[in-house]
Amino acid sequence: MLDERKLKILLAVIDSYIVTGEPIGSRTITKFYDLGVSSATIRNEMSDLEDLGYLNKTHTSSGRVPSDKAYRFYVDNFFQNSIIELDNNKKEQIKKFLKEEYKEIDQLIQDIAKVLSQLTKYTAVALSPQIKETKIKHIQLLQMDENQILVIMVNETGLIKKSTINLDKTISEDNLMYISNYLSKKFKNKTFTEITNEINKDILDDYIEYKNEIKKLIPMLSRTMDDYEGLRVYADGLTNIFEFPEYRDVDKAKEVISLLEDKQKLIFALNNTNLEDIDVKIGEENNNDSMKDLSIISATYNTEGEIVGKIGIIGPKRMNYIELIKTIRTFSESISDIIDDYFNSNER
Amino acid sequence: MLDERKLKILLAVIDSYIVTGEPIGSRTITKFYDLGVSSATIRNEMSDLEDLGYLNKTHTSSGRVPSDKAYRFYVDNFFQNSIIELDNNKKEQIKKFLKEEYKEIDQLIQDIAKVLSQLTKYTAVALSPQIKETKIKHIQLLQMDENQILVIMVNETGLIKKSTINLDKTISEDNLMYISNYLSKKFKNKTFTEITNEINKDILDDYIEYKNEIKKLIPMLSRTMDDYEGLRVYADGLTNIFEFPEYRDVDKAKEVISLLEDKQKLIFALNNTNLEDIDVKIGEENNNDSMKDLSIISATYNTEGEIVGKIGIIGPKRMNYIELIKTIRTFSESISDIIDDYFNSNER
DNA sequence: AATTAGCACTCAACAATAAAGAGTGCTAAT
DNA sequence: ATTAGCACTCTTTATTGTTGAGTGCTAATT
Repeated sequence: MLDERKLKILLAVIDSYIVTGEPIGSRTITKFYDLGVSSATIRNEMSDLEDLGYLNKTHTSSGRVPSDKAYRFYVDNFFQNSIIELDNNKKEQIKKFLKEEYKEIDQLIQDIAKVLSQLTKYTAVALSPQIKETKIKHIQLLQMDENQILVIMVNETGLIKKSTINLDKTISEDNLMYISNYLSKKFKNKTFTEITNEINKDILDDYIEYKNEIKKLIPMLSRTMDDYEGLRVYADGLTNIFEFPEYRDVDKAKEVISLLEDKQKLIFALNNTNLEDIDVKIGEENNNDSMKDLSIISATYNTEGEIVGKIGIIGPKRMNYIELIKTIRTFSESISDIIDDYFNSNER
Repeated sequence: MLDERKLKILLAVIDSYIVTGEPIGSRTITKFYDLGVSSATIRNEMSDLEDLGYLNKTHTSSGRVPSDKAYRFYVDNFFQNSIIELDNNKKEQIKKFLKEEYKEIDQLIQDIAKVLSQLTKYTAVALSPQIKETKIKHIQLLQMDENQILVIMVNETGLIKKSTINLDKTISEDNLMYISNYLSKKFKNKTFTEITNEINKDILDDYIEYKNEIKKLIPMLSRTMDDYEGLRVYADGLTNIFEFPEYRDVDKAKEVISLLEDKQKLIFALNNTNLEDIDVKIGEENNNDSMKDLSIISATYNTEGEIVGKIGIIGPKRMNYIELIKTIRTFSESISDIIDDYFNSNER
């Protein structure tokens, strides 16, 4: 598609723009990248690359700047090259950044965002585990009102999810305890997806007394798991955005900060990504006008193979994608380990 | 201390500086404030006020700017005038901003910060209720490891507090359940301060079997309640700071944002205040270098008369203190009501 | 004795202008 | 096909001057 020379020029522009943030011209390329042709030739090639949609100008006589399409091309073609060289040393380093022990997994997630932002010098976000995919540890029902009960669910990682449920019938406290114990025993070590699948054929057979109540309860519990309210998102290193010259402008910075304050948007941006290991969204690809000048590199982290949450790096589009992809990959592997440790120390 | 003319001039400077943010000179005062004397006289008076520490200059030939001392004077002397005119209409308005129902009180607290920031156009912070002062609803102990248990405490507002506790002795799951039930029954509807006070004389008499285990447990539970980990602080309206001309400078804005990102510092700043209804900390009074150009107006909110949390407004020192004190007072009254409602709908 | 007019001086903020530098696109020569 | 050369564009930076709001001091006025 692109001949070798065009490719080299495109890479030179991207490479240079990523580090300097300044538009790059033909003469600069001849000076710093050994292409063996004159600036005039490069000028012509760059003009072609602009026509092809890979480069843009900031004003009529300015140098060129990579377009979203250029970054996409870059990431797609050099993604493979960033072979996973999981550096055990680096893992140890990351672990050292985190505390010895966490009482609450949310605290851990929050620190993960902090460490990731410190490590990358970008703004980092971390999405809490999606409880639906982790195993239930305990279920507790508490009488709050005549026909209102508080459901508390604890999962394997110690994350607590609760919700208030309204019933049209009063259940006595003793009976509630009974149901509570039954559900706890029944659902222990199952994920919520498993529960919703098994529920019909299973419970209805072996349990009689509060069959109807429980039958009503299940979809409500499921809905509770489903909604976003339990999803917490933590952003850290907001101020890193100020380090980029393009965000030395207060109004631009303001826009980014207000995006990062909008939890709903953040959650959406992260959940919008593919369920691949690593996902990169460049500028317009974010389907969100306030993110059109930003890129987000996200990764999933898992416990015991199950997908539980996401982490991401947000910054200007001129990111060092290759390097950051490597970093976030190593990082997500590390924290998957750490969460596994957390999980194991609490479970076994 | 200050004669009437000096007072009038001081007030004029403060008044003007609060709205414009610009240093104010003698001629401007003669023009907009009817003092009946010439600018030269005012010039002399201002020079005196500067010597007395109430005014400052930004450069040798600039107008004057109020000092921290001036603001302190202003707040102390006109604090009384801001009589509580609790406007029921306003209360209703505030309620309308919030959702109909909250599943989690933390969600409510978060929204409170948001609404307060929208209402005032300043950055607002809200500190979650301090569980120590609210009544326990339920205690649950869960086996996590051979000698590690997860304690979950639910208070009257539905707030959940949990912590992992290490024991040197293994307690069987059944026995744990037993203790769990005992503690739950025993502590229901008591505040944690009450519990720690009663514990020695009470439990040790009427309970035999796990006396030692429970004895060990109590201080740990108490410490859990005590520490800051359970304290969540939410900041909202970060971008409001950008609206003030003095924070159009990226480096200054950066400083504020990084302060607001530092939960520990925020919690400290809020807990640092007196337990009065309303507390105002001006500039240096914050005992925190990164807050020396900021003021914070904070208020406590309560449920059923018990102090449970704090809210605050953070902004440049040239705040409209009087107006904002009124607002935050009304606001904290309103949310106290709302939290009472929340509490009642969950409890009775 | 307190007040004020008058004046020299200071400083920040703005606007205008110029000069430098990096770049483009086009044409004609290689 | 490539490149040298050139006119032109646009941003950035420095320089300079101007304006306006301010101060502090002194001498005159009330």
